[in-house]
Amino acid sequence: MADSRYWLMKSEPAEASIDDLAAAPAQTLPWTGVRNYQARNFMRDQMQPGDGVLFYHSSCPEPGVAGLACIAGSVQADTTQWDSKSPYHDPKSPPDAPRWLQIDVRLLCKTRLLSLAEMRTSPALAEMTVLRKGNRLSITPVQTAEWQAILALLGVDAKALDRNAATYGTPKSRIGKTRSGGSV
DNA sequence: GCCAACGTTGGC
DNA sequence: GCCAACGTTGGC
Repeated sequence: MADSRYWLMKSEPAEASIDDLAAAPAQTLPWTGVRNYQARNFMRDQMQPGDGVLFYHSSCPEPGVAGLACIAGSVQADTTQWDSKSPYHDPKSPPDAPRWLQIDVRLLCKTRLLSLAEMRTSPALAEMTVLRKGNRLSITPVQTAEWQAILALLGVDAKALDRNAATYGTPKSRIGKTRSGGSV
């Protein structure tokens, strides 16, 4: 199966909300604090600059998709793992072989909140990984059709968004290459 | 606050 | 390598 070009990334808004992303320099934040190997491996092995991101608010009164973003850089060592003051401090992570990774995420647009409850009512989203019972992964792949269905629910123009994503963070080597699922 | 689901740890 | 105990996630 081809790697996903779309992702859902969970963030607790009390820690990093869509508004925090909008207020950040270049509307970009390093995605730190991932401490799950499966989620880390998605970053390490599959994520590429320009990939679409559903910015999801979790562990809050209104969980759901709060905005759209894109991967805006390449993966690197998560700086919080060696920070003894960080809640994500991992003293067992060897400095010469970092256990945990981070990647830059840039805002594309804030949207209305597409609530988890509304997502569950959409037949097009019935198979979404994040909706599966017991799912706890903070990063999950999103199918192209699911991405498109969510943009439709949010009333976001996919073509305009794609141009925006291509403007930022897409290395020259990828420009002109066919992305999985083609142009949306 | 409850609890289901799942990942990690550590004894053996 | 098994697996019970424990910790965490995250919706409700």
